[in-house]
Amino acid sequence: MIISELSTATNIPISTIRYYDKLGIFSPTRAENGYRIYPENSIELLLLISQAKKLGFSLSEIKSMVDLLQGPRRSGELRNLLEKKVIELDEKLKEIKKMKRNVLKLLDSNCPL
Amino acid sequence: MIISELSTATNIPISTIRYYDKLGIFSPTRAENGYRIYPENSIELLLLISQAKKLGFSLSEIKSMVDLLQGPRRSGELRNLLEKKVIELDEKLKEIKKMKRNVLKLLDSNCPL
DNA sequence: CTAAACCCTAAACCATACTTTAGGGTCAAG
DNA sequence: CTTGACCCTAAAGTATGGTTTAGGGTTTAG
Repeated sequence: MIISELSTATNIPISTIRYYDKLGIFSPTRAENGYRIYPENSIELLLLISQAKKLGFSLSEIKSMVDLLQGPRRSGELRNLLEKKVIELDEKLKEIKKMKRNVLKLLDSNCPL
Repeated sequence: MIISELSTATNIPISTIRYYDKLGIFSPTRAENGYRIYPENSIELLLLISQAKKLGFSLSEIKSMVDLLQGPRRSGELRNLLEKKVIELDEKLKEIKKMKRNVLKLLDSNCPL
């Protein structure tokens, strides 16, 4: 699979895919002419990366995850990474609900900021 | 209140406070010598901004909220803004839980990416 | 009255996450 | 065998959210 095919399959721009390669997040093998050659499962991996990004993981966090997924199996660490993110988001959610209550209280009172 | 006092009270750097002023997010009055003069409730407002940032609001979203809080009372819009954010975060949370399940399944299978 | 400690602005600089541009090779069709 | 579509790299540019720097007034304490 060459880069344009991966891009079409995932709907992620070629420039972004090259950028991830440059960052070492996910680097394909190369053909003799220097073209990037991706295995089929790159589609899944790239979509996973894209999903993780939407969820607020930074590219360096994502790099850690991908390394854990691709390197020697140390599923414990990956599990921990995900657990931590879930907890973090849960807290964020509670916070925003609290904030919402505060702002509404502020609105309902007659002395706004 | 001058800028250093506000900064100390909120633990937010002077440079950041000036930056928010520049963006028009929250602009104080000025003394004759040009110094920024903040009313007491700026502390609350600045902390609210800081909290909103942590929760993932962009500065332009925050500007909208502050404008709604300070301008003529249109609490409906603010309420909507907050509702939307709560829903958004809720969806994010569900997404990350789904992603977690997917990754764990991937880990437990013997064919990783 | 002077020196330290603040205030101000404009502009440059930093990180993150990309996109765009410039310049150049490769490949497949006609 | 040339032309158009695609590949490559390096570097510059974009947006967001700040921080740092440079150069210059102000204020306050001794």
